[in-house]
Amino acid sequence: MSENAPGDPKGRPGIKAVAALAGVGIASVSRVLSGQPGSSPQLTQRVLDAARALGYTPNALAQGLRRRATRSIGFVVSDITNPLIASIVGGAESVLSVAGFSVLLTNSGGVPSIDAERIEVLMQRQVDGLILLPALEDDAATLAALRNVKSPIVVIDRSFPDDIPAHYVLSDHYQGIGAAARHLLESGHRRLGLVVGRDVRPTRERIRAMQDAFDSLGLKRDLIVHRGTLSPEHGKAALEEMLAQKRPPSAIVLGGNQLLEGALSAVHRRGLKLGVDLSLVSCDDVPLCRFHQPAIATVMRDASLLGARAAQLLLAHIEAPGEPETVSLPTWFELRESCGAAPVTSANASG
Amino acid sequence: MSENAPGDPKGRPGIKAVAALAGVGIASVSRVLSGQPGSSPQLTQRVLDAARALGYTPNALAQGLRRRATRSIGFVVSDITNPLIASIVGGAESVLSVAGFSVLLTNSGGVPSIDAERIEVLMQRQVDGLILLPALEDDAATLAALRNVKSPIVVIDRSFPDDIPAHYVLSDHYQGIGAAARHLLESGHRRLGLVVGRDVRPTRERIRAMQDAFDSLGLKRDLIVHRGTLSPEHGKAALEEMLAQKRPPSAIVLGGNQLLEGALSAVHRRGLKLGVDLSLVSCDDVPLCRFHQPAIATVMRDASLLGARAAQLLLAHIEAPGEPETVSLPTWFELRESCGAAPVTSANASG
DNA sequence: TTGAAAGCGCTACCAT
DNA sequence: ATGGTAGCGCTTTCAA
Repeated sequence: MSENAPGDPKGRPGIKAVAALAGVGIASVSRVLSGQPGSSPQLTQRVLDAARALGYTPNALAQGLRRRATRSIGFVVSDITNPLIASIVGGAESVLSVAGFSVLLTNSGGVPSIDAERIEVLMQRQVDGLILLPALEDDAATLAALRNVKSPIVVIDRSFPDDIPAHYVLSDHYQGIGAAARHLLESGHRRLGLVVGRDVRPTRERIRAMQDAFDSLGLKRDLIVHRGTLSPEHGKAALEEMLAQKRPPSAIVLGGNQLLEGALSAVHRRGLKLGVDLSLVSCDDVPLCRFHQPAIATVMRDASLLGARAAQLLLAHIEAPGEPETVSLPTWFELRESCGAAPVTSANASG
Repeated sequence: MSENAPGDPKGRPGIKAVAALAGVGIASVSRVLSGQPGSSPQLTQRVLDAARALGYTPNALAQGLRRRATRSIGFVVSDITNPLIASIVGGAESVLSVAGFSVLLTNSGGVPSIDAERIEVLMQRQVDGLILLPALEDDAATLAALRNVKSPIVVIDRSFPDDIPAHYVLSDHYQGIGAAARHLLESGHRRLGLVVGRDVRPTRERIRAMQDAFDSLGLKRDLIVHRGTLSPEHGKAALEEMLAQKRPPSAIVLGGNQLLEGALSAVHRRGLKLGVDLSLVSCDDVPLCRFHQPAIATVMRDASLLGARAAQLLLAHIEAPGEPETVSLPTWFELRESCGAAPVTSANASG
């Protein structure tokens, strides 16, 4: 007489319905469908048939509650609209979904307080791990939220204080920017500009790489660093300001793909010819870099891989928690026509 | 003696712990924290204090199981890497998160079988609704999966058979493409090219708009349609092929932002001057459109709004299920230098 | 106003 | 090999 078993909210059959139809115990249904051994072929078949007949699908909420694991992860990004970040998310998602994990995506829009709040929400939802790509590294609320997280955390391209037990997947910006800077110096440029965003790891690495490039070639450090946000507006303002100086840099490196649009506005407005009047290097290859004329030299990296490795690292530590790990991924300089020899001006006069 | 109450997997306190600390019943804790009326100020205070002291956070899994609602939605996209789609997701996410909903994002990579599978997964996870932006409109497995969905579904820029009870948020491609086509015809072009992707609603609307443009100006329809995928490769192939014809079109419209890169390759390879030798219109404004020289005329739309409206529509129908609804959002033509008068050739000879 | 208890759908333990 | 049952953390009657 137990032929009723509504199941889910929306009227989907539950495990009881399957058990009833198959004429077996509910525990057996669970065992069979979870692929656990120790069921006779007959029983297995009956369960499978009943499940198929009913279109039964386990309720992941109940499973998660019971198993204390949801096979879901939280992904916190500052701006999904940034093509670089979208690619990172894409790379991670494909690894995770293949592993049977779902991704809870949240976009903080670069507002730190939102980061913190979203981390709380994700923990309430019992995600098994977290991947973070936040705007800042030192937001107190975010760090506090992170300290309460008991699950593995993987941070991409950012660096948190040591007391945050996170794993890292970092781009080796030093390498690519260093190569770019050395190329510029070897082309005769003596005064370089660098436009960067907030004070996060990539910014620090880029500055260091630029400075070291001067050192490594035995040149006097002559670097103008313009800090701001990684927005087109900042790109434009930074270039306007640098180029308006009495002794403007003859080559400029942009530390973020969103800066390029603004930078190009400024360049066009002034009627400068890239590769001739000014050499320009951008970061992170976007279509605009390749199809601009002249093409924009770029410090490249594989964004999708960044996400994929982050996902792998996270999965590994969800499986078997372990010591903090750091993965470093390469960046490299791709020379294009936007870089040319330094114009012979006072700033680049042989000294 | 019931001072133990482990709570969560990762040792987070549960509702029992709060009840114990506050010296009240577990039901009261639930009532207070859910903001339900009918608790004395004292009790309320004690519960709040205890919850704060313990850093208590409700387990969303248990809540969802009990309430039969998760305040989460599933978002299925074909390619998160496409900046247009990323913006749509961003627009939706911000509306949803403000409403307290989380987003389960899955990326099918354009493989229909994956769409179907992911929809199943999302339903297992008991999402309260679905937003879809699939590659195809007629994949049998996807449609079958959708028919089993009991929650509201919002489809963006696609059109499913009537038996799928979905709501729609559609871009009015007809309008923008029509304006572009009329502009081209009025500039003297008589033979137009159109590059489109698979047979989905935007593709059909674009073709129809182009054809109608000829009609509305009393001109003979002279349109070459090139179908393929919305990839850069297809963009290049399509242009190569069209331009190699004995009587090539003097103006070409690209029905997707990813086509542009390939199209530009072809144009550059042939040494054509856009706006002079060939007029070109693209769809969906990306930085490349604006910063290419000459700038590429574009049929624009507000991607973020598309996502936001989809989210609003979904939330409305989660709150109060209702009749199928369709929202239409505008597109418009932005003229830029890539469009010029038709060259005087046999193809455009006055007739 | 408050709390005990049932039960959401499932897994895992423990009998049988 | 199989199934009954406890219980995951919570909400929601229902009684007190």
